Amino acid sequence: MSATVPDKPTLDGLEDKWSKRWEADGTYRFDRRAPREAVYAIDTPPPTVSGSLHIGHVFSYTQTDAIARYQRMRGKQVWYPMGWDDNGLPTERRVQNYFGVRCEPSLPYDPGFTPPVSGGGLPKDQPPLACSRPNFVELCRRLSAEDERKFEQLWRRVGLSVDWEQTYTTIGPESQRASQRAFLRQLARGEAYSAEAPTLWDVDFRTAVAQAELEDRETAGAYHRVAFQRVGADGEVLIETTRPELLPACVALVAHPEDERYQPLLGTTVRTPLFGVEVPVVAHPLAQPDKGTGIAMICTFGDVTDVVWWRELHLPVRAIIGRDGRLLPDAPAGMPPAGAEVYRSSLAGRTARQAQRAIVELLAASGALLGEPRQVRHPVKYYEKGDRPLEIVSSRQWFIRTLAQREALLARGRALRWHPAHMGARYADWVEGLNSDWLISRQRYYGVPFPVWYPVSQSGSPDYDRPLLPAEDRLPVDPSTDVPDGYSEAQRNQPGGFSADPDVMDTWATSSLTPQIAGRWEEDPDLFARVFPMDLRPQGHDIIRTWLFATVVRADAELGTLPWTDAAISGWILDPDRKKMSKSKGNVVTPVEILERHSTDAIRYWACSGRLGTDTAIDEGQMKVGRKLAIKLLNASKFVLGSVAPDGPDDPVAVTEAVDRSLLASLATLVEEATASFDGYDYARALERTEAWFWGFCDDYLELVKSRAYNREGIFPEPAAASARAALRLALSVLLRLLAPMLPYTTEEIWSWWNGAGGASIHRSPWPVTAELPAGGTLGVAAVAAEALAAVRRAKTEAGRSLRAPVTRLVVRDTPERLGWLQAVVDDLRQAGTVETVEWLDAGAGAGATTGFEVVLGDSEA
RNA sequence: GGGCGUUUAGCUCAGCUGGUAGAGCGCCGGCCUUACAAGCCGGUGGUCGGGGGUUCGAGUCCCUCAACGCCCA
Repeated sequence: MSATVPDKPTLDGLEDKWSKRWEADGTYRFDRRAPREAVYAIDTPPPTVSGSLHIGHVFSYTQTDAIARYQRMRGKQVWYPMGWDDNGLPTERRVQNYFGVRCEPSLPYDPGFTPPVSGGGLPKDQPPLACSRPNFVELCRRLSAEDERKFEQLWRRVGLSVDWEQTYTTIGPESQRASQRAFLRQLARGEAYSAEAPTLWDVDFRTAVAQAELEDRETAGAYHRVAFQRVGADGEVLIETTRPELLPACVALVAHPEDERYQPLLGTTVRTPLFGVEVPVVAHPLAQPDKGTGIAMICTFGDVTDVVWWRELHLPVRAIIGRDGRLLPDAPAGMPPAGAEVYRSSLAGRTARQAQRAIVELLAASGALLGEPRQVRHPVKYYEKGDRPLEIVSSRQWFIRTLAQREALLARGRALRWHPAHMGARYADWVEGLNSDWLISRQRYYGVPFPVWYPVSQSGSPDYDRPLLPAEDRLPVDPSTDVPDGYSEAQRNQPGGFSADPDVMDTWATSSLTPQIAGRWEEDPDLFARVFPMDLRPQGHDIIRTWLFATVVRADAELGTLPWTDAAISGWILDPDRKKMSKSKGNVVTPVEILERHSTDAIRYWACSGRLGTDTAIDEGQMKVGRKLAIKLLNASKFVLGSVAPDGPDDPVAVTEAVDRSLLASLATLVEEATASFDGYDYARALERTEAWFWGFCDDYLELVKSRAYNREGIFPEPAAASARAALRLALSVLLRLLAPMLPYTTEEIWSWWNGAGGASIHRSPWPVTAELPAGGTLGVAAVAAEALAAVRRAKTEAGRSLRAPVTRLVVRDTPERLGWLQAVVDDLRQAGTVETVEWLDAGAGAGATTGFEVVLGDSEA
């Protein structure tokens, strides 16, 4: 078939043209008839749709797409769905601002509810309008759906070869069903449980927070030195604390068992200042002798160490902090009346901060505070999205067991193939450091509800030990509107009736099931068997402890396997000053403008230059290089297909000239290298090698054989000309396919010149193999020819002459072998370098032989 | 405090199992060469973070120190 090449090839408009065409042709549709071994399944990260995608998303998703395209060309049916992660706090926050509302779960659903604003801008003096939970969820869905459309448009522009018929949302009915089913199964097996337990609590969001969502922040505080009176003995015990407001919650003092200073005190009791509560002095190895005075007070609960002490030393509970972060109205049980009065009059109802000021004054006045508080900066635990330090409150929460399977989870981590390998250490560190089971309940609204009700006793209290559970065929259920079997809606929250579990699941409790959700676990067993366990989990290294870990936990529990065989961990995007991009820094670069400025393939080139696990700075210079590469590819292809070799045959047998065979031999080496690199998830190496080969192809080989390929004056025998043309077409075909995963638009455009407008997509064409190329070429021929050509060009450039200036005499001094190679290509060389005569000097075969080129230029044009 | 990673030309980065330092960008100079002037050709440029060791030979292996980044306490 004769190629049709445009006069002026351009990158402009390729995105629109080809993304429409791919959609119309179903180029990336998954063929579910493929058996498992012919499937390559990707567990694509569902981006959080609240907010916007930034260039970092484009970066990492493009890398995954390059792998997907490679596998597709290798003949795999690529299972490449796209999900949207829309539940959770970020969406709730956004909806509150966007519509000017707040969720009030006690309100009934209002079918005609209209939010006060749409798009933000609620006047400052106007409070947000309260709405029911179902109304609130409706608004969340409305906004998420808009975001999903925008995201899909961007992904199509980026050229992700996603099967857009396979999308899911983490809040959709299918996800809810999978989530609830998985939860009920784990509950039945005893792997999920609810418990009243000390829980890290964000007082602003009013929700429990999991270990994985914590972060330490350096925070200003002060050590207060406080004296406790001994009971039954004279003297006092000095402790230091950064949280004196927790004094009424004190349950013991603790010292290290081997700390000789305090051994005499162990087993005795002391009395708390101000409140007069008698507490024991106990020993525990977690007490730090070198911190403060070496003896600390244990409270309910100042930090996670307090929880450990409370549990291991069997101490009582004296809770004083409520879920709103304020001190409870009543003093803890067991406090003497005088102490309780101090509590009620000075502390009850205050925030932790206010209470601290009050108590410091009282302590100072009583003489129990010694010296001035000592200012320090110390790490304090925060919710990663929160603004105030976490409190620890006791509450009923749902957990999934992880501690009991620690060894099994570590083994799963070792079995997973990590790219790069060292990322496996992050996972192992995390699993080894786990100190609590996975807390999955959140006291929020927009999420998957727990499919649980509780019977309500005649006295009106829920019986948490006998939950009412729906049959699996009822899923998904919303217990706040659905009714358990055997009950009627009228019995909701009534004595003798039932009440709904009020919580929703943590985002990760759903996202940890993305392989199951996308693969239609238990909904479509045939499909599931073809795609699960999946091949690849691509994701960032910051969410190894959350998403990756949680996904491993769920697949291990339910399916007894790893959810995928390989994990590709991408690096982060840094701004040009190598700072991590974040919205708060205001250095986020939006992808659309940058895509428009440089073209999609240019951005993809940049993204594919970044190796897995390596942080990469935004580098528009690199994008310009990508753009140049794409344009060069268009032009070189125009030369081959438009000027010298518009017609086949593309037959290796026609390649008879030594230099042509030499070129294709080097191309065969490249094919092997690129294939091996891709198989090792090193798309960046494949790109780098292919690009380098391509520039050499253009600069040297193309220039060298140009005259012979044209053969306008007929000075070459026709078979020699045909050899060049066949070699050019073969090389171009292989090269385009090697670059197709990274530059899908440019390569598809050129492929269409070749194969006609109705031809097959390059993205469904077979990945190149060396068998397509003639065997037995000698690598040295093209290499030595390139050297000779470079010598000629150098001489002309140094003389300031045109590259068309004639060379009257070229003297080649080299080894017999290299002389032989060069003689095989001398006709091409003479044409390309405008060389009149060539002289050959044998430099001998020894290593010390003096070799080189002497170039004599003719006179300047007279 | 523990772990992981990074440190190579002005900048961004390659250098796989040890064998005489590479690319692109930048910079300087030159060239209308019938694929490409948004191009082409050529040149400039590095005691491979410091120190020590193994080896005939170390950017590459080992030890140690330092800086930076991330993760976990």
